[in-house]
Amino acid sequence: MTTKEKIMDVALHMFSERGYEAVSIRDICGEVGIKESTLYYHFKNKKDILDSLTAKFREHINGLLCDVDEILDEPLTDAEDFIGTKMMDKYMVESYLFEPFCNLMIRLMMIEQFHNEEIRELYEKTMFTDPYEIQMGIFMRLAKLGAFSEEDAKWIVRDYHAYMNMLTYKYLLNGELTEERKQGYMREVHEYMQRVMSRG
Amino acid sequence: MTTKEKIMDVALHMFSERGYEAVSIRDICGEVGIKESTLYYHFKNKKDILDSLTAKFREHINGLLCDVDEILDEPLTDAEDFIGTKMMDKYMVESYLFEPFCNLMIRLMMIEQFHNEEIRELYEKTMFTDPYEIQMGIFMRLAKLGAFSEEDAKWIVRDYHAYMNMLTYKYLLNGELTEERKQGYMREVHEYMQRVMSRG
Amino acid sequence: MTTKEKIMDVALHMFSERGYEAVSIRDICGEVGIKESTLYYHFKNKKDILDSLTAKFREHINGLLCDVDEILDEPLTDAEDFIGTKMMDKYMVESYLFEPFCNLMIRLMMIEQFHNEEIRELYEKTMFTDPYEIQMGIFMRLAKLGAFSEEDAKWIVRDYHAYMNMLTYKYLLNGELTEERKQGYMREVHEYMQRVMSRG
Amino acid sequence: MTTKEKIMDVALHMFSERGYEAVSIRDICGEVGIKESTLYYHFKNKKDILDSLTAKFREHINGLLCDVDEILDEPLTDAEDFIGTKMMDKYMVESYLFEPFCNLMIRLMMIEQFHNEEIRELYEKTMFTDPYEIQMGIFMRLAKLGAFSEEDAKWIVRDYHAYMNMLTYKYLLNGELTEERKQGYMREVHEYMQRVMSRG
DNA sequence: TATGAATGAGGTTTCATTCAT
DNA sequence: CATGAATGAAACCTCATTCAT
Repeated sequence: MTTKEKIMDVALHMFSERGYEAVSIRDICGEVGIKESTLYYHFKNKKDILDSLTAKFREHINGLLCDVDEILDEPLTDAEDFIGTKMMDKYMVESYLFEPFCNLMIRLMMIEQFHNEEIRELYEKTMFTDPYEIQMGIFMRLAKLGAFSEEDAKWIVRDYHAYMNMLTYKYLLNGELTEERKQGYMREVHEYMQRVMSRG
Repeated sequence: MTTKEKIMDVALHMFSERGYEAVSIRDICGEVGIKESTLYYHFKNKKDILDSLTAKFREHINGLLCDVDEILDEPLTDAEDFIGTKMMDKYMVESYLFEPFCNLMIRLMMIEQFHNEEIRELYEKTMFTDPYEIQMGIFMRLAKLGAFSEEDAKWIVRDYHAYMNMLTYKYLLNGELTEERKQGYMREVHEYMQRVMSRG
Repeated sequence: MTTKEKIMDVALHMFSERGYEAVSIRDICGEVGIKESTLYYHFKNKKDILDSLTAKFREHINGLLCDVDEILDEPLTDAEDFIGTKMMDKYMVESYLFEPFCNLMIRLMMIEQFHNEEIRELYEKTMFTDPYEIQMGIFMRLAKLGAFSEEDAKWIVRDYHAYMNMLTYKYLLNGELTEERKQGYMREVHEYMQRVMSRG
Repeated sequence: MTTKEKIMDVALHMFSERGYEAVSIRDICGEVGIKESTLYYHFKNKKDILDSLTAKFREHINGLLCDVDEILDEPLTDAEDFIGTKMMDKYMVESYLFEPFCNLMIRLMMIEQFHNEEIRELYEKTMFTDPYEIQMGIFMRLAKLGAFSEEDAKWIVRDYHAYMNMLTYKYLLNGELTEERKQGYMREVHEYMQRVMSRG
């Protein structure tokens, strides 16, 4: 890991725990093992660290969204439910909520949304708007296969979305992200899905 | 309004917008129209302002909880749904989520939960634990009247709880709390209730 | 005790322990049980408390000096040593070093001599110049009775003076002034006197 | 002189005149010619300046004590009095009481002993305990050569010690340390030594 | 007598940042 | 790449004091 990467890594860990303001350049440099002046060789200023992190996050997210869009454009099959599960597990969970960098970024955004308009927007996009759209895409495909009416799908998505947020907050954005908590999250997610599917 | 009250009022508004750390004693005093040293006549230190606010909030909350407990202990009637609606509207909404002081305190706690353990606890209690218990109490009464099974009630409460949080966050904890947004919130709440009731 | 006296009493105790600067008006008033503004009814300002204490001390000292001067003017008798001992015990010890008010004032002066020119002078006068003169008076009387030459007397006084200071500092100006420490002081003083008298 | 040394130098001069509390960071920086924030690059906080001074003083003292111990372990000679005089002049006087850094440190300790327990201990050690032991070592050597009984030596040391303290305080710890005052001190010290020796 | 409320001056400290080396 | 040294701005807080009531 280069010094620049080390700085970003340390900063992300600290920002996501204490918030941007509460972390000082001193804190970061102390942990990285460099002098404060050295940091300014790698970054223009404190804000630049945050910007670099969000830029990296945006790239990561964009990659995921491309993949997801491709899949959602595939023709319908009978194994549609498989696609939905795969999507959720692979993209929403494995590569996003569970993925270390993204998980910390979400925590960081959750804290900083109140201090920073740009971050608030990114947070709303990546935690509400985008997931909502994707989930809507999936449930619409299921509706087209006759699992439920398209009208019902809208409500199902809203309920689903609200419930997922609750679980995410409960299991994934507090304390350390252990295997145990990940499994707890997965269990509750699947439990919910079964309820939804059996209800339709 | 006494000077002390004015300080608390201004501080609450600022804290709930920018967060505790980001607001300086200077900021508060500038807005109140006093010198910084004067503030220290009324409060021991900056933390003391926050503590006074949370103390006042706790008192307010305790008053509400007492009222609610009394109502939940009343004998069952056929107009039970009325009680549930009354509770929600009067205590959860009118005297809590819509009530200016509480609304700002919730925003403040939402921000500060990440920087302050005591506030995190208060936030979890007043936004999750307490409401969950109250809602459970109401739905259990409805279950006893035959609206649905007690087993179903548990899931209904969880769904309900998750959905309410989403609505609360969407309408009541962002930007200014206008009449328009309040009405939007109420509309969606009642819409949801109808869905739930018709589903059972 | 009037409020004014209480203030002086509390201030003296605090000043003599922590020094004038280190004691705040708040500290004093907190201990006395009045508000800061009340203190300014009794004293012009902080300095005025100190001045009142030194004024009171000066009066006390002047009373003692008058008594001592009278005795030193009495005609010589054969029981001269008795006079010396009486003087020392009664005036220097009982009414001065051991006397609670004076003892605290000495401690106060010992600390404040470095911050306050007026106090430095008072300290030098009451702890060095005056005692030296009195002791010289006594030893001269003894010399006149033939105990030792007047030339020797001068050295004896200087040695005596230096030794007494050491004992005073060791026993009377540190920690609490207990009966035990007073007795320790007296023992060493008399031990020294015997040595001096037997040497001559 | 580096900036850090300059700070320590200025701080020592000010502390030894006015006392630690009465000197502000602003005062020091003003005299050194730097901004307050610069001082915090070199020292953790105000206390850290004091600690650095005492640390430096301790080192200096330890060096002296080692030298003195070595000399006191040398075999007795007939020119013993020479050793005693040399010791006193070289170590106690030249390298300690007259030495500019130590002289100021002693003044500083004399003032701060009343506000700071650690300094009180250091003061007692370096102005009472240590000198007393050294003087005892010297006089015991003289006693072994037959100058006086070992029993007498004890009293002689005590008298000597008390007298030296008086002279030190009178000549060396007040006002500026001029050549004149140093000579006055030396004169009185030697005068006293002659008296002691002639008496034995 | 006593108090509540206010204030100006000043204290220590932290912070992000700059710049020559 | 990295550092040592410096800095301006701003933070929180304490203190002695004043004055109307």
